[in-house]
Amino acid sequence: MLDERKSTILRAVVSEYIHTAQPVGSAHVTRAPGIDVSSATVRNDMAQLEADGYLYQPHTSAGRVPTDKGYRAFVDDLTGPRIRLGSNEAARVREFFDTTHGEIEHMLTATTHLLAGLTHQAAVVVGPVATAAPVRSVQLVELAPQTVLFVAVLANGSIEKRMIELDSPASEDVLARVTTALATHLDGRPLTDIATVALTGDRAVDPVLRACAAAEATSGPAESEQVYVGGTAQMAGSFEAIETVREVLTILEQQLVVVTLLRDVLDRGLQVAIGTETGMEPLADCSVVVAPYEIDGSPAGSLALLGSTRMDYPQALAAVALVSRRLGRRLTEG
Amino acid sequence: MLDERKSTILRAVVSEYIHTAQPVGSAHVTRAPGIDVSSATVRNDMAQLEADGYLYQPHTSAGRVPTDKGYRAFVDDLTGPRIRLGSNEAARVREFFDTTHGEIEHMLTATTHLLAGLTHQAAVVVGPVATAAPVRSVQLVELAPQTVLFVAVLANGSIEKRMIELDSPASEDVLARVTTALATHLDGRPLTDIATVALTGDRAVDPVLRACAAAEATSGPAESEQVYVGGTAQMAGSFEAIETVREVLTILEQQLVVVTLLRDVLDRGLQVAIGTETGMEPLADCSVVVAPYEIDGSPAGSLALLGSTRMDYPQALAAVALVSRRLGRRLTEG
DNA sequence: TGCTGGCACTCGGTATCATCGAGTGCCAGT
DNA sequence: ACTGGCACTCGATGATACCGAGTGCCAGCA
Repeated sequence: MLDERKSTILRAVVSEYIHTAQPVGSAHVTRAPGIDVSSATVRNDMAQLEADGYLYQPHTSAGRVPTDKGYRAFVDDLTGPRIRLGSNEAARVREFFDTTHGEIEHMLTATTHLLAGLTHQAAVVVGPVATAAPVRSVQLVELAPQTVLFVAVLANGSIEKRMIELDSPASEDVLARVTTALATHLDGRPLTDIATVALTGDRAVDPVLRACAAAEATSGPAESEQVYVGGTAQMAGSFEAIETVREVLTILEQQLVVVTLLRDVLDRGLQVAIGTETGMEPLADCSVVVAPYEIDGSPAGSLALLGSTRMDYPQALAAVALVSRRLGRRLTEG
Repeated sequence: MLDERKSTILRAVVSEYIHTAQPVGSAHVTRAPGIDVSSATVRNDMAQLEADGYLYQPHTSAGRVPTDKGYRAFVDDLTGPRIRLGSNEAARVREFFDTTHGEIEHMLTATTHLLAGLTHQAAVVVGPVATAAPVRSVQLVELAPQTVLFVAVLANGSIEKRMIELDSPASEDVLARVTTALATHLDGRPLTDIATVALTGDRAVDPVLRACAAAEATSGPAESEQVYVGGTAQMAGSFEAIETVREVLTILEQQLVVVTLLRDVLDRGLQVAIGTETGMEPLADCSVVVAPYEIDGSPAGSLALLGSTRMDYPQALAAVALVSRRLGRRLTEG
């Protein structure tokens, strides 16, 4: 469908447009490396590319701008020689992971800032699913007569808690026994195993056990998959219309929507969703670049960039790939 | 300094400008209630107000716009008859606190959205200081040979954790003894009391105890005073220049800066900081409306609005006051 | 056949200019 | 002390012209 030269031209148009934000004319394209034909020839090809839906012309007397389809072809073309991050950026990433310690939440927040700083886009990190990490410690704490807090410390240092409302007050003794039952059952195993906890046959203990399991079961993804967002300011800088910024901010404030979006993109087997490919109308001018990360070899979470469709895809892909790998490694070490 | 009529005129200009975002001319002012003089008279007074620094004229042939000083006078004038929130809004607040349950973090996040929705400004909630709530339960969990997580469950259902790096490995037995020591010392008392924990004289236990106390002492305000931000989208909608939006977002992403800003405003005894009064150059076009909230009668945290200087101060003040009162009450109940 | 140079054409952006009108300051009069 | 009246200012709006980047097309060349 796209012969060699047309795809070179498309590539040139996209790169140029990404850097200048101006419609690209045929004369500019001839200056690009790898193009040894006249502007007239380029014009003919560009007309063809427009007819095929890769480019479009804002006005008759203007240059061309890539369509979503054009960006898509550009991105798909990138797969060959895996692009590397500039050495400055790579060093920044390395230094980040060498120097950042402390609690996981801080680290993930800091990671969004790292990504945003590298790419000048908004960055999202979805925290590791609670279910992935083995439980290290379990505890029930009574906050009020019929309110109990179920606290589980996971091996990765994160904490899961569930507020539990009981039908009737539970004595301290009962809570202690429930705690023991849960601890022995869950220790070293994922939190989701709580569903299979064995009942004791004790009339006071069992309802509490069931309530704990129920609380875990009903806890939405929002509970476990904490979403960290950073770099909204950089994002704002890359749009012209304030209206667009508003819409994107609206999305980014809805954690559930963000998680769903990322999962959806990954489920479709994509690393990048461009414009309408995101499936969200307000994101028509946005692209998402996403990468999952793994802990101990199994999928744990994901991180993503959200920015203008006119973003530097090679750099964004490289940044996301590198950071996801390093983050996974880092979280595996613990 | 401001006679009766001048201050009425100032009030009219500010209200009008808040709602129209257009410079206000003398003719418009005459239409305001309480003004029974001709436009010429108003003009004279407005010239005087401008000379005194309350108003300013973008161009010779334009109406007047309030200066920071003008807004300040307007706001200070508001104190008399405490403004009430519209009954719709009040109902919304009531419904919110009646229906929102669950974990404190969710509640505080939701509160930012409530405030933002009411006022169309960005909202900030600074979580209750950890030190305020009594400790309910304490635990040390070993994550790695020399890494221990110190977990404290507070009476309000929040959890404080500190990552502790030990100089040498600690046995399970030692950790258990440290836990017991901490638990007996801290139970029912604020976390800060950890500073006064008694040493046991045990050579294995004491270093760990000291490490815990040190971790608590060195934990910055960032650790305890969690900052929740919401409504950035609404904020973006109330500015013209994307540059301003960017600057505000930059501020809002720096939790420490936000906390400092709010504390600073409160320390100066203000409810509102207008434009340059914020003391932050990028916020020259912004105002902050802040209110502390109390739990059990003692100051626990604060909430604030951050938006254009051209905001609806009466409404903002009323919203912040009402929500802070309800939030405090709600958190007191637990 | 495929590429190129040339050319007429399009049309958004910018500059110039005139006009309009909201708003002002000032002053003489009540 | 206030008001009506008036000359004046100047940003906003709209018309007009012009420029130039960029296009499509075509005839000619390898």
